[in-house]
Amino acid sequence: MGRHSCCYKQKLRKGLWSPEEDEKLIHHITKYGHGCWSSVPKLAGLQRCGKSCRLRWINYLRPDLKRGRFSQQEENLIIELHAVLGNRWSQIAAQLPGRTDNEIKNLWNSSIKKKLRQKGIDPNTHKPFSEVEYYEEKPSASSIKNNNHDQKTSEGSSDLTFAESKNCNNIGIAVAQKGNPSSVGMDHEFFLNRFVANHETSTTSCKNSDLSGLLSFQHINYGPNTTNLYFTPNSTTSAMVRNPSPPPCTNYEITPRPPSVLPSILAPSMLIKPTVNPPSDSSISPFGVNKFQNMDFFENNVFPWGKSEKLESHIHVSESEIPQDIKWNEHIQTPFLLNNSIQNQTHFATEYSVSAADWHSNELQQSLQSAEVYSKHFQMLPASFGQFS
DNA sequence: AACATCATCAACCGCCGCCAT
DNA sequence: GATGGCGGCGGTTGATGATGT
Repeated sequence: MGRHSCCYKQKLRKGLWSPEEDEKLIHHITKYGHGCWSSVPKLAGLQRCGKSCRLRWINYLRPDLKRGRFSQQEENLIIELHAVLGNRWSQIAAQLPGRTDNEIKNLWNSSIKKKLRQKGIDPNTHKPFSEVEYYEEKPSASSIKNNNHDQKTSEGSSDLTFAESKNCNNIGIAVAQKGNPSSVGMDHEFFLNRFVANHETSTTSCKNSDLSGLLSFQHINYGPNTTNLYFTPNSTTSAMVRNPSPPPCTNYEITPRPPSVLPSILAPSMLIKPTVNPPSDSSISPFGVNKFQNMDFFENNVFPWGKSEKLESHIHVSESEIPQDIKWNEHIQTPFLLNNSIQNQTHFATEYSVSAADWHSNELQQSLQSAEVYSKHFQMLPASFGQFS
């Protein structure tokens, strides 16, 4: 496969676009549409290649672009999406209307990466640096941590102590391995468990922003080459999502549940329910994502790495709740629906449970996704979310 | 004021997958 | 099946302005 034909063409302008060129391109596209990009420069009277025109339009001239700095809310969403999607900037951009992949990529590389590192979080794995160090030091923990030794960080330092990271090992992690380990899946369990650890008192209130983060990770299924615990919304949650006019709430109780039949090595469970019903927040995102609203991901410790409480709670996902044929595109959008529901002051109570027997059953194993299946369905993600532009 | 360094961002480059031939 | 055109994507570069020394 050779280079793009336009690259061979001579006498084509490169570099920054002049206002005149912009005007020509805008005029042409608004009048005729772009059609075939390779023909645009000729038809528009531009000495540019089609690719350059396309890029200019998509990244700068499109009328639906949102200019200006990213809001904290947008940054938080980018971080969370990056934890799931990695460097799939176009897919991340699809969740941020008016923002381009280029813009998001620039923000990530210039700003967010740095902030994460300053917090001791590896921007590639979304793990605290010390977490990696600990498991390198303690191979016996690797069985729990899914042999995730390949996720080493080459730079940065942690703001966690060894003791704190050691306590991470007490956090139950329900992972049934099938195939290769994945850091991505572990990341989210890590996020989740850390969150739970931080709220693991008999009854703990947390802000809905915290909860949004938690629920998001509970619902997102991810991780090529991973066999994760797939948190599946139960009927209560589904009803909650569909509830058109629930009472408002932004605070929730997190109540650790007894371990039932599950050994403590397995993951935490808890009952989350709203405790108060404050008025709705007026600053609702135009694109329906309210998580971490007005909240600095870095300043407010959404995922409080530094906490070291021993965790004893467990996640419960009943056998009947494990889908036999998981449809990724359906489940992957759940966090966003969920956040929409929170945004709409949806009253909800959600609960997930799994038993050890369930977990080790062949049936459950079969319900877990192979990397191939994951990848296949992952391609459907943008469609599932819907296009914003 | 001059210079160095950093941060930001627009644009380019090269690769890939899809599709038509 | 091979080839080439094309759109799209992610990584990288380079210009420019801001900030620090």
